[in-house]
Amino acid sequence: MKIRISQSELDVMDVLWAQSPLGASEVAQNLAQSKDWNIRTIKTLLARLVEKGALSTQTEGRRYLYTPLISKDSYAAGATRRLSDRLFGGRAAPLVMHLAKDDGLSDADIAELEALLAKLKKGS
Amino acid sequence: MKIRISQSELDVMDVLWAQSPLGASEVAQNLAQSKDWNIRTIKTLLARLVEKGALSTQTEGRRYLYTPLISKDSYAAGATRRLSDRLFGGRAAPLVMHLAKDDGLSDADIAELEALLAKLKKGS
DNA sequence: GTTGTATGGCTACAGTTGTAGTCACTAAAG
DNA sequence: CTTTAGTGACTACAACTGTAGCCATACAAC
Repeated sequence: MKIRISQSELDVMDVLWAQSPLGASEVAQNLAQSKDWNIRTIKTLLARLVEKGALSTQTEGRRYLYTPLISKDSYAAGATRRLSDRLFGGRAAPLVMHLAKDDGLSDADIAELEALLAKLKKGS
Repeated sequence: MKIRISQSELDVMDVLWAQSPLGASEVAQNLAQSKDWNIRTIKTLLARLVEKGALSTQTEGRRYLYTPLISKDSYAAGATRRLSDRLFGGRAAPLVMHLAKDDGLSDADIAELEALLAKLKKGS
């Protein structure tokens, strides 16, 4: 039941996570800003995502409107957990440590995380 | 200059990150516990990793000994950063939030993270 | 009514990945 | 010396990815 979404497919999902349902050409318009993809390419990606069960379609006249079947949130949760398990044995601290390096964490980020931790402690 | 390491290749890297240099059959022995792979498969993966520049080889008699050219740490840092950028716009907090869900963070993790944050604040 | 033009369906083709098989060579075991 | 077992080199082959092209159809514009 695990859906594997490739890099390019993820770019397409992003558009639909931001707004949906959309037709193929609207997705293409949204992607035109960031990607230099032929409309054919986008249609192929959409078709593959439908095939994989990541998108649902509804007919609108002679075309399809696409809607995500999985939320960005749940996808992100899965991806994060996989990374954490795979590389850090499921420990969060080393992962955050890596983010912290290279100036990855701003003061605002740190404050946000502290607030988050405080809430987690209270909750448990 | 970016090296792309696939899932299976990463399993091989893991063995060599734990101990190196090793010959192909030693790597295979280490993997036998977790994976049911033919020695051929492992040799193919090793060869691909060498080709990609992720491993270096030294000759020992009639065989190769393999050593990682990139550290687990630096690979993990890159992977973490890519995930964070790709899915969370580079923000650490939502990422940690996902880890926190599903009981992903133990009290010990939380304490560890708090200590880490304290250090980060002092450092800056 | 004929001609664009946009749409989904099917096809393509090279590169990557997962998972080996075959070959020739050589050190080791008899 | 001959057989065996392990090694790297090369080859295989299907699924998945990136990136499209071709085709028939059907509405839209003349």
